[in-house]
Amino acid sequence: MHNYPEPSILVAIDCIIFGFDGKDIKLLLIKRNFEPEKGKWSLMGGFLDKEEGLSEGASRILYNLTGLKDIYVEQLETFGCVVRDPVQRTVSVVFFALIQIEDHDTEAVKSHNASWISLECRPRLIFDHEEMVRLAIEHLKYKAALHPIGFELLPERFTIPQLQKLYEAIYNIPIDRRNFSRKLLSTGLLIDTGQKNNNGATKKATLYRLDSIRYKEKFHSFWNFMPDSMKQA
Amino acid sequence: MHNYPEPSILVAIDCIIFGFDGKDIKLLLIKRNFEPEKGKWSLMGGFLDKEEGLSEGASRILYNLTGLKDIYVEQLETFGCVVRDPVQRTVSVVFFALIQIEDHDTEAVKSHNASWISLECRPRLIFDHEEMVRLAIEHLKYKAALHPIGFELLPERFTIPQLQKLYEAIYNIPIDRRNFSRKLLSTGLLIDTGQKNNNGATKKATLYRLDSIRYKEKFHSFWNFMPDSMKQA
DNA sequence: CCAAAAGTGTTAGACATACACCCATGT
DNA sequence: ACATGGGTGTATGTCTAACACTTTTGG
Repeated sequence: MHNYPEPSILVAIDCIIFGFDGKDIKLLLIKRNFEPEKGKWSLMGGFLDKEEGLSEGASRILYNLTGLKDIYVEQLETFGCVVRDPVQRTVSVVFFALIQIEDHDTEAVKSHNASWISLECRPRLIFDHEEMVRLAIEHLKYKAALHPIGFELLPERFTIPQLQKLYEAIYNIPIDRRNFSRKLLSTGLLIDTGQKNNNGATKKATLYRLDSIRYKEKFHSFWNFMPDSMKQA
Repeated sequence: MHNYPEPSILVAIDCIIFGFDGKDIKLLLIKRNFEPEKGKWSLMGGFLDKEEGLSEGASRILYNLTGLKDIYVEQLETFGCVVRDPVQRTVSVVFFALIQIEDHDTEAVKSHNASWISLECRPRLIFDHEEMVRLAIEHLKYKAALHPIGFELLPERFTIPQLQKLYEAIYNIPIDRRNFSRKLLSTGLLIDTGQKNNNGATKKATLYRLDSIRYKEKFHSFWNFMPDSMKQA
């Protein structure tokens, strides 16, 4: 009973990669040019290497696809239904990544046949990847309400209206500009860079950057950017 | 690259089981009477069966040890360090369970050489089980602040002071009786059973039970039982 | 009758919301 | 000049924290 059995189950990693283009939350998905399920859409994934840990594996896969290191990655959940992969019993550890969409290596993405797809128009995904994505979206909503992870989706220097648009995209609700701004500045996490952005068609907005030290200290403090009306959902 | 490799990694399950005895939060741990690490303390675990999913596996292991079904179980995180098990590369999916300590099957627990150990006096655990427990405690604190999972650790009928002692044990802080009681009753989740408890040495407290229907509906609403002073930590 | 624990009430302050208003910029 | 979007101010109501007081029970 307590002996070690022969390994018979594969261990895989799948990555859910969120980005924000200033308007919509997008997912980095691949159109598979390999078997199984060739031609269909799926998350980026791979099998766990014998000589790597789970987070190393996730970093490797994310690096291969995006060319990025040091991005925000969290382990989300492990999926292990007996029938989830019809070819071979596989347990998949799902990771959740947030990246700044401008920074990614477009060549690497192209070579993997991947594209940024907005959440609403995403195609049907293979296996249980659809369920993984649903869980990740829930997690994003849940976590962004309490922790300042929203910053991970924006460039280093960003404006408050940008951040607001991000939160509006996550929760799909309008947020009051003035209250949002005040709530945000009161955290003391934003540093005024003194610069203004120039892409806006009207008044230039102040560019802030994150106070990384305080950000790490305060990460576990419970924020609440959701209006109370959403708390019921 | 995209071929299926030979399985070479084992998939295991470990369970962190919390209980509450009215005073302290306790963990159900086993003193191993089998190899490896015979004689040392560890979490209850086992290998994933070829024909079961992850949550089925966790339920099986929990049932074997406690004789209980339908208990509160959540998948916590998967541990996959290359060196975590010295005998054989093993990835372990850790589950988090809350049980009513009075309900468990004492025979089954004894036969597995298991005991309820309070968090403070727990022995050193094997492998990375120590880290798993630390994560689970964090998760308990985090989750209990927002969701009413505290109820899962109490008997079906319980008093508000009991629940308060539970929260005080989780966060290791004193809580104001009056504010706690009002906050709790205002949720509408408690049903007055009309009964009073009799074990108290002084005034008898009202026994409540959970409104299960509302409980399920409201589960995802964000509660906050932690006083604001704790929000910084 | 007293001690100890349960239950109820009250008040001041903090916070969030919902607004109105002013400022800067490109056309 | 004016439309568009960014930034600041303020009042109102709700919620919380910090209190005092009463009630019930066992010894």
